[in-house]
Formats: sequence, C-alpha cells, structure tokens
Amino acid sequence: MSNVRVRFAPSPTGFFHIGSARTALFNWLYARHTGGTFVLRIEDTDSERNSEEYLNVIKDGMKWLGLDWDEGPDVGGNFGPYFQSKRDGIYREYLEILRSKGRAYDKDGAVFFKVSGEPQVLHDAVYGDVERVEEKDFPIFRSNGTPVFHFVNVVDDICMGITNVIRGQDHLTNTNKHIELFKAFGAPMPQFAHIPLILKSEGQGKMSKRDRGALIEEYQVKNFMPEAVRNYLCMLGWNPKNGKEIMPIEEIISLFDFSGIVKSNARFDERKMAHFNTEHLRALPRDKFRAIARRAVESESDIDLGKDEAYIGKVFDLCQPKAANMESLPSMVRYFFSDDYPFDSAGREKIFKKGDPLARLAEAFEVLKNLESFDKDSIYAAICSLAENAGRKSSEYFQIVRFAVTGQAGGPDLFPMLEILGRERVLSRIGSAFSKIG
RNA sequence: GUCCCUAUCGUCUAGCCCGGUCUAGGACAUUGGAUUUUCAUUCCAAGAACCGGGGUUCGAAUCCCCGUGGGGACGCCA
Repeated sequence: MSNVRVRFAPSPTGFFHIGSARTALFNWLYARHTGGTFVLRIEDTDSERNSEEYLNVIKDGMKWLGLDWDEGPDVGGNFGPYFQSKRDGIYREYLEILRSKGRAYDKDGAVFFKVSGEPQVLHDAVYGDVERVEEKDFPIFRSNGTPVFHFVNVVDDICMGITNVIRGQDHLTNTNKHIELFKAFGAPMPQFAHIPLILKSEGQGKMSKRDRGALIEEYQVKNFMPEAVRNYLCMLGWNPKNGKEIMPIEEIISLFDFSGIVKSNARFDERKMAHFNTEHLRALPRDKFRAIARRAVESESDIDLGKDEAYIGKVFDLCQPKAANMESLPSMVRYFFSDDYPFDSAGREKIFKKGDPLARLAEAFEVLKNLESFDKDSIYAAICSLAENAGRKSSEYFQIVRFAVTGQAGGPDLFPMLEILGRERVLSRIGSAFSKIG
C-alpha cells in the first residue's frame, strides 16, 4: 500500500455521465497503479430528493465498469462519513477556524471567504504551472445555512487525507479558490491533475447528458462490454505511448501515469467506441461469449432459445467471429430458433439481380435431400460439384441457399450453419421459400 | 465582457520538453483490392493533417510573440 489517496466525488443527480465516469476511472487507475486508496464520496448537499435511488445509478455504473472503491458507501472506512449530508458538524468546525483567522465574514445572511488578492500558482500535474488571481470574495455558506461546494470539497479533501485531486479541466480556474482555502486552513496541498474534457461528437461544447452516448446507462442497456467501454474511456485523453489501444486493464493500470494525459479536449466518437466493443467481444473466451450472448438475446427480444444447450452453444460459437455487437445479435440468430424469420428485401434484390436463383435453389434442394451425410464438408463438396456440372460459380448457389434458409444475404459461415440447422429444417425451409420469396 | 486552458489527417492520437533521423507514424472511419467458400470476419493498399502571420536559427511540427479557431470558468449549482 502506498499513501496515495484519491477520491471520486459525484453528486447523485440520477445520471452517470460519461465524463464523470472517466474522472472516476482515472482516479481509480491512479489508485490501482500506485497501490493507493480510492475513496468514493457523495456530494449530496442538495439532498431533499430521492438520493438513494439516484445514488444507485452511480454505484451500479461504477460496479459495471469495474471501478471498485476502497472507502465510501457500503464499504465504510476510517475517514467517514462519506456523505456530505452527514458532515455538517465538521463543516461548522472548519468555519470557525476561518473565522478565528479573520478569513470569514457574514454578509446578507451568508458567510463569505475573504480572498488574499494574491496570484496563486497551481502546480498541475498535467497542465504545469498555472498562475491566476482570485479577485472576489466568495460565499462558503448560503443564507439558508448550507455550505457551498468549494468549501466542503476542500474541507473533505483535508479531512480525508486526499493526496491527489484528479478532476475535469472545467475546474481549472476553480482551483484558485481551493488553493486559497487550503492555505487559509494551513493544510497541506494535494497534487492537482486536471484532465481534458470530452466534447460532443459533433456540434459545439462538452458532452451533455442529452447527447447520444453520454450516459453509462446507455451502454448497459445495449449490452456493451464494460471492459470495452472502460478501455475506450482510457484512451480518451490518455495515451499509453506503446502504440496499442486495445489492452487488458491490468496492462493499462501498470502503464497509467499523468505524463500520458493529453492536454487538449477530446471529441467523443461512438464508432470508435463500437470498434473497441467488437474487439473485446471477439477476444472473449467461448463460454463467456455464450453467457453474454444469451443474456443479450433473452433480454432484448422475443426469441425463445429453447432447452437444447448443446445447440444454443453451437449457434453462439458460430456467431462469435461475426458478431459486431450484442445489439444486432438477436436478428443474427433469430432463424436458428424460429421458422418465422423475416426476408431481407435488399438482400433479395441483390440475389435476384442476375439469372434465375429459384432454379438453382431447386437444384440445390435435390442435392441436399439426397446427401448421405449432412455435415458441413459434404454439403460444401456437393454444392460445388453441382455448380461445376452446371458450369456456374458455386457462389451463385451459396447465396440463394443462405437467403432461403435465413432470409438474409449475409451471416455466419454457411456450411456449419446449415449443419447446425440440420437437414430436416433446411429442406423444409427451402421448400416453403419458393412461395415466400418468388 | 474579464480571466484560464488548448491547437498535428474527418475523429482519437504519436512526434514537441532535449530543433535536423518527419517526403510527419499508428488507430477509427472512408474508398479500392485479395483470400478461386457465401459473409458482417481476416489481410493488403489508397486518399487524408503540422490553424495563419511574424520572429529566433544554417535549419522549426518542434523554441518565442501576435492573431484566429476550439474549450472552460466567472452562481448563495456541483
């Protein structure tokens, strides 16, 4: 264990924003990299609403991303309470310290902090030295008696022994207020590290909760792999400098440091995120893929997988190398579990463009019917020789057979697919396809 | 408006600190090929960038200044 202590201090608003998630992630990475402690502290000063439910959104999201905290809600710790709503007494004490030093005064029923008026230099781990003067006194307690963010944030960081403050660059200028407070308390200054913001994929400004892809919940619902989302987020504003992007988290943890953090803001790119997801999906061991594929198909569609576990397993194994994401998987496997599958009109058009595909389908039907063994190699060999005898390209047969049996122009490997489906089903589907697609 | 940060392909970025090895590298996306087994896979290839202007220097993507663009902060929100 090192003495590094970092924290993630979200306010439970009912959303877990992708920017917040990345801030949590970078804090977590730094804690894990250094062997330090990752604290989760809840900034719920605005607590009249259903914050238990709102809090769960954040906790669930963090758990989903694998960001486990060492101190905080549910796990406790020696620096609690970890809810600001329960720290009121502490804030009063710290206010008295400022009062006794002549740094706090009442005004309009509120309490204000008296700034020094001197330029403060922030020694930021990412941005270097940033010099700025905080000119105006600012409120630290509202006229309704509740403490203000800048004050509680600093007090909590002092009380909790936070050594490194890693947060969004939108706080860069706020930091002057915080430095003033740390100095006024005579407390040791944590090291600050500001990280660049995540911008909208198009248009202007930073990602807001209304932008597509902005909420972690979206990825949970779409059955993204949390490892993939986390991996992508790591690469948004941080660079491992080893030329790699897709990496296991252990490797990222060992490489993570402030020098790899980029200074300029990054635009969110959902296509690249999708790519990370696909790569992680492909790399999954078969049994893991089967498990999440099952969950995705069962939760997102009306498909009844049935009880034949061996069959289900074969289907998912076949689809894994072709599956781009879990969202499209149900439509990719539907025909394996139901004879009532739709025929893709664009696919039909493509296949019917040249020649007479139904005639070839009829030929293929005869060959498949009379095949001795209905396994992938025999099927392949039989159709190839059929094509050769007819003086045609074998693909002219492959395409129409696939379309008749699955309703699609593309999909998993054709021959193992036919083998898994079985002769009986293949023949009956071809039989009824003539009237459906003709 | 004031202050702060930032600026390399459409996007994420390497290179910049310690100027020459940069005809600027990788990834995503795009386009085109290949795998004489379909295909949504895989492989190969192509196009695509140093914001502008000054300066320093024998030499600048790299250092300095000024513009401009982008972002953020200026709440009794967090």
